[in-house]
Amino acid sequence: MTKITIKDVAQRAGVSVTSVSRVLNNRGYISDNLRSKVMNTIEELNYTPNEIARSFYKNETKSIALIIPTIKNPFFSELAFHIERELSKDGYHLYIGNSLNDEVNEREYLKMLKEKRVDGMIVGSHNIDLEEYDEINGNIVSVERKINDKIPIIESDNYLGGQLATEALLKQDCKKIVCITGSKTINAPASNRVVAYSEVMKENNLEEKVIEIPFAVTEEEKKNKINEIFASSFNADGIFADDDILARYVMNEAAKYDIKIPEELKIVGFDGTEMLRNLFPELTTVEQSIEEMGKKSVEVLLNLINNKKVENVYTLPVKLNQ
Amino acid sequence: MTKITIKDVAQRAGVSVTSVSRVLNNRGYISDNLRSKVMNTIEELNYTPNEIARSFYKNETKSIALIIPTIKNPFFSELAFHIERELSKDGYHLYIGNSLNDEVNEREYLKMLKEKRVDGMIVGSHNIDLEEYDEINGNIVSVERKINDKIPIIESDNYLGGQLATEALLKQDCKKIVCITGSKTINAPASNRVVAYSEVMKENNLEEKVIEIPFAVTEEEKKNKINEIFASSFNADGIFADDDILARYVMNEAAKYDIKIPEELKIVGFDGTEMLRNLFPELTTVEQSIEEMGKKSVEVLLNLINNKKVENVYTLPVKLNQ
DNA sequence: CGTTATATGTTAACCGGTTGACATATTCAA
DNA sequence: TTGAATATGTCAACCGGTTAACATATAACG
Repeated sequence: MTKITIKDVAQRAGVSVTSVSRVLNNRGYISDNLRSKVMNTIEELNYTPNEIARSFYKNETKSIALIIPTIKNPFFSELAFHIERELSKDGYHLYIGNSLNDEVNEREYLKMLKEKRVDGMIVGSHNIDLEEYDEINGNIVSVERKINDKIPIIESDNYLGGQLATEALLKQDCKKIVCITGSKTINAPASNRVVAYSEVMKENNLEEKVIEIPFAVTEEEKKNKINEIFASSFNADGIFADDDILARYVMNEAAKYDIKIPEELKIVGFDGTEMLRNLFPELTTVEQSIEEMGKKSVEVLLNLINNKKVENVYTLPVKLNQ
Repeated sequence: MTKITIKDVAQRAGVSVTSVSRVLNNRGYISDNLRSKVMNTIEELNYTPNEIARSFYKNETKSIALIIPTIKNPFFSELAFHIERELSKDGYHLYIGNSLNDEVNEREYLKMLKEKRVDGMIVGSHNIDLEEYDEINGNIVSVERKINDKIPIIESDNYLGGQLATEALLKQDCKKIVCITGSKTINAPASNRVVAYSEVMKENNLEEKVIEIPFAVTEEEKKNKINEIFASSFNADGIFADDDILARYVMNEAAKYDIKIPEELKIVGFDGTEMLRNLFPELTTVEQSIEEMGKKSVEVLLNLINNKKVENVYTLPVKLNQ
């Protein structure tokens, strides 16, 4: 209960504080004898170095923060998983913040970057004015979000993904293909999925129909929006949803209109999270390598922290899963 | 880039360091004039207090750690979400650790509790010898895990859940009901779901069949285990899966045997995560109040931190969703 | 007018580990 | 035997806030 400090260890082991510190940090000359004496005492006293004191002096916390819209979404929870596992290999620990696409929250988390002195941040969400990021001089990498020229971005080959998805539908003789997408902001590389869709459709002289469903609206609203597709006279025979969850909603809503899948309606999703692949092995989807995205984010961030050169953009492969 | 400290602020504002500290902490007498002078200077210099220095002195980090098997699982990601959102209201930040049900990892995270001096920990996973927890004198609460008598536990009314699920199947005239469960360790309150199943089955003089599928095995193995149910001669007409994901796997495997759902096979799941409810509105499930579990965990943990009285066990309601 | 409340400053200790500078002693190799 | 390598100790500054103690000055109040 009473706090054991390095002094207590030194005293008890009959050595100097400096020696204990040297053992703990593996610096200078230490004999095996001294080392084991110190280690035994540490064990005996159940001493745990105060990492806060160390962080304070070293000005380094071995903590990273991850800001995402919500960990509830499987894409982000899997991304978070891989990031955490990867960071832990280097002794880093991970803070998680759910911005909920709310700028107040996001600003709050950025404040933390500075206050809690995290060594770096991985951002998969942005809603505050991008200029605010310009002022930040910490180490940041961004996942699937273009923030500014200084912050490296890890993204999937979204254009290729959109192309693969659309072509897969065409190959199955779809003519009336609807593309369901999140907000088409310029800063989200995901918008390239729609760009690809549009270009492929144009090449084939087919009518485009893009439905925008912002990530931040309620699930109920998403379902309603999708329902409207079938309530309309468009008569879709193919749907490219840029998220597997939306793809599943499409299946559910289509069922309400007794539309047979895949006979009357083909669906292609996006993301290919482990969760959704396990739940719906039958869903055709464009799979992002979430694990690679997580690992790459960590790699780049650690490079930034260690003052190594990094690229501006890292584009990772996607593949069609059917 | 150069670090701005409280001294710089004091100097620039032409006041004492103590005064700046008083403004920042709202202690003692401060005039509006002084306050605004300080605030303006802080703004001007873009000063951010070093929270590490403060934590160091105060011996309090405003950080909490959450240890779970894996954030990839929707139950845990939703739990984490609610815990984080709730903690943030009180200015706490959340570390997340994926133990993967591995004792090495779990021990690692516990070490962090001590080293990084987190103010508390929420544990939804345990694999290391329970005695190890006895040595820990930090603030810990446990979710759905009985650790020891000192650590408060937040759990669902698992027994009721098992009862509701089994009875729902009986009401649909099922006679051959299989119960699929995770490891039946005594320390997991979830095992009471199986206890309830058994008792209800006994009361109705029906044959029990319990299949154990440990949480930690691969998804492929889980699917295979489920497949075996249908490959066997048991002829199940009802399945109580103590996890909605398993319930979905049951549907997928049953489909391979052309078993019609719900005509030939009724299924009841467990958890009722937002994710699964949205993906399968048609799945009957026992819904845990994950949000309440998260909020209660935080409430109890903060009470521990603030030396308030807490109960040993908090049992939260469940409801059948069909 | 004296007392009290308000307002600010000065100073220094403290939180716990790290590190550089320097001293000293032993061991070992050339 | 002498210089280098090894081994350990002493001492004190430092990281950046917080806080208690004490001094001082002005404003407010009865």
